[in-house]
Amino acid sequence: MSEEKVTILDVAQAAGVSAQTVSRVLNDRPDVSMETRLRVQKIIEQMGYSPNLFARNLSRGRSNSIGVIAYGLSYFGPSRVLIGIEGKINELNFSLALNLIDDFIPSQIDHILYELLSRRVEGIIWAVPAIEQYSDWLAEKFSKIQTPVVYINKGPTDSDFVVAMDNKLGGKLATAHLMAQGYRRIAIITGPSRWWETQERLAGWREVVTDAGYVNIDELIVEGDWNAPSGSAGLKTLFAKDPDIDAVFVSNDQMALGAMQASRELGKSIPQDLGIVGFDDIPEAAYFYPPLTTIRQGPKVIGALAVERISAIVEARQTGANPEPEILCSHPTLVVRVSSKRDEGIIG
Amino acid sequence: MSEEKVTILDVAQAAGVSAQTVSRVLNDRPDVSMETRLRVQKIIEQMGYSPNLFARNLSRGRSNSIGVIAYGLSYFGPSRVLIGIEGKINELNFSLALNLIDDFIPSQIDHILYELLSRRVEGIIWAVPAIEQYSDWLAEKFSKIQTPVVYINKGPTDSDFVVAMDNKLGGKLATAHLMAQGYRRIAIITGPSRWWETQERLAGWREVVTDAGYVNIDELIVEGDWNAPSGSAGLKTLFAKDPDIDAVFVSNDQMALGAMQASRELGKSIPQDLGIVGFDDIPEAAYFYPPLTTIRQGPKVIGALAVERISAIVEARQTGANPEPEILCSHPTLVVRVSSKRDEGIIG
DNA sequence: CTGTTAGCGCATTCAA
DNA sequence: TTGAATGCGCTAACAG
Repeated sequence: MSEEKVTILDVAQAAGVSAQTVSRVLNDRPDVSMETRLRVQKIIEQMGYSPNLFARNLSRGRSNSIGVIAYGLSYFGPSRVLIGIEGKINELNFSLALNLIDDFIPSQIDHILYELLSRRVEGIIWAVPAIEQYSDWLAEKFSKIQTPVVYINKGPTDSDFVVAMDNKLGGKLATAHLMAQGYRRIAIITGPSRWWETQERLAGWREVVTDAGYVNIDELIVEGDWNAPSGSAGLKTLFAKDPDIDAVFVSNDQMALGAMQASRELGKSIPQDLGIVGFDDIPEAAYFYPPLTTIRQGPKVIGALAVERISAIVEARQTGANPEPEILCSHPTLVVRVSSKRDEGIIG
Repeated sequence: MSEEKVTILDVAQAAGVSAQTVSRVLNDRPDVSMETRLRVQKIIEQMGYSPNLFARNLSRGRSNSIGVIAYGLSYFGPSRVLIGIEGKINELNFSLALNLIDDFIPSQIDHILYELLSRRVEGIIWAVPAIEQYSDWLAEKFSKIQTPVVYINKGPTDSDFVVAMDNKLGGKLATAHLMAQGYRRIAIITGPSRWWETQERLAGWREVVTDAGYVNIDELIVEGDWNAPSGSAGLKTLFAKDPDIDAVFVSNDQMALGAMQASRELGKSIPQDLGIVGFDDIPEAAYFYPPLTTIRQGPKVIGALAVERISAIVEARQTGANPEPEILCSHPTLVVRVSSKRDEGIIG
């Protein structure tokens, strides 16, 4: 516990210099003679010295770290976002204070925020799916602190920094594609209704089908929970409500997988009897049976962008500036595979 | 940048007490009168004070944090391990210093280790797939520091703490199951050969087929890279080498998905013409076509166990004890679905 | 129950 | 190019 407390002073004594000189070597300052520099470095090596970050941060008055509050690693999008965040944080030589939450429990959030503030993080990235119910509560919390906050995949407001994917566009792309393929009654299986992503993808779908003159839209909507079983159940529910459905936009690939299985059970061939488009383009989607048409987003890029944003804000503030809130938006693309190609379908 | 530097002293003055008393309140010490405690707490609230963790850690001589070096979040097992780690770290009120690596680049590892030591982490969890090539290098590194290290999913040695899943048993379960189903020529698609998991699963398979009197074993082995495309390619390679193959143990579910697609292209029905067993039991496996028989592991538990181990070691050392290295092993189970049930197969 | 004194290990002034 | 003093914010060890 206590035998390895080599401090900067120990090194200094061993090297026959002052602590400050060692400090200079440590921080690659120019004002040290090459000779002493080398000698000190050698001693550092020998003694296995490593600077105490707490002391350093305390003294410097900086933490050089960014706090991230994220929602699980189980889902595709969120986990890729995190990969992007981690990578960029590393690249910019920040360090990461990571907090994962499963649910929005205010007391838990409070606790995490307290921790983050204690660590003096220089920015906070909020990568939890927007739960409208709590957004005011959260905004209020954040308004009390001076630490900059960047939201990921949240509805735009004019007082926040947001990095988001254009989920509505994704919904439009998916639905319009199905329509272009000649499908006439296009339903949707959404994610949990409280997610912002869910609302946006639904809005995209709604716009396209409304423009096409659909009526009784509500019976074409069913809610899932992002997981395969709910996709399976969802498709069955849809057909029970409206047997004329001939296509479905499923709001993520896992649920699309479930829907595919259900469609098999219902004796519907994909893409002949039923067109399907998913969302996310998980690596497995190309190997589904049949290969799944889906919407590809760039969640990794979004994570990286969020970190860059924070970094820029921090820098700006150091020069006294106060950056204006802004929205960064990334655009999804359509990846066409078999599950939606009515004419070329290979499965009978 | 500087207007919100509320310190413990500011609070103390505002409350008309000494800094020490505020510190006591902060740390829930019993030796404060209820009256002053409440008063101080109120002031803390009002001033929006939060203790500086760097100062606290510096003073206490403890970091209360655990360093984790992990391999990506993209793969199922590793990401779940991480979930387990994070959860348990939180539960034990430690904080997490996370480092993700994509490759084993010694200089990068060096850098990370340096960081971790600077943060004075109380333990290190090494959750990177064992690359034998570097294991000596790494052992040498770790031998120089006094911080306890726990390895995840690494071959046992008698000088290390290891938490691992019994991958060999998994391989045996999968292969024996196929054999029991009446398949006669069981091949294997492995992961990258340098992974410890790969070697173990392969060893399990090898033991079972050898016991069954297989000859020319090598032509039944093909190496993949954990991803679906390599599973697809792998199956084709196998059949090119030996057309009599009637079953394959695929070392993870993603590759199994690829193999399923290839089998369709080859005109082989699953499970009649070809039995398949995967590994991992990812949530989607039950929705593959056909549903995939697979090996379920408990990666989350493994992560949690590793943290508990670290915590126990730290505690033990505080009392002067020096815990003996040990291996914790978790057992996988077989999950039988359609892809391996020759007699009851539903797909023609 | 409360206050005083003295560091924790480092970096930032200044001098020299 | 180097060293000496000083303080970062907090807690531990004593007093009282």
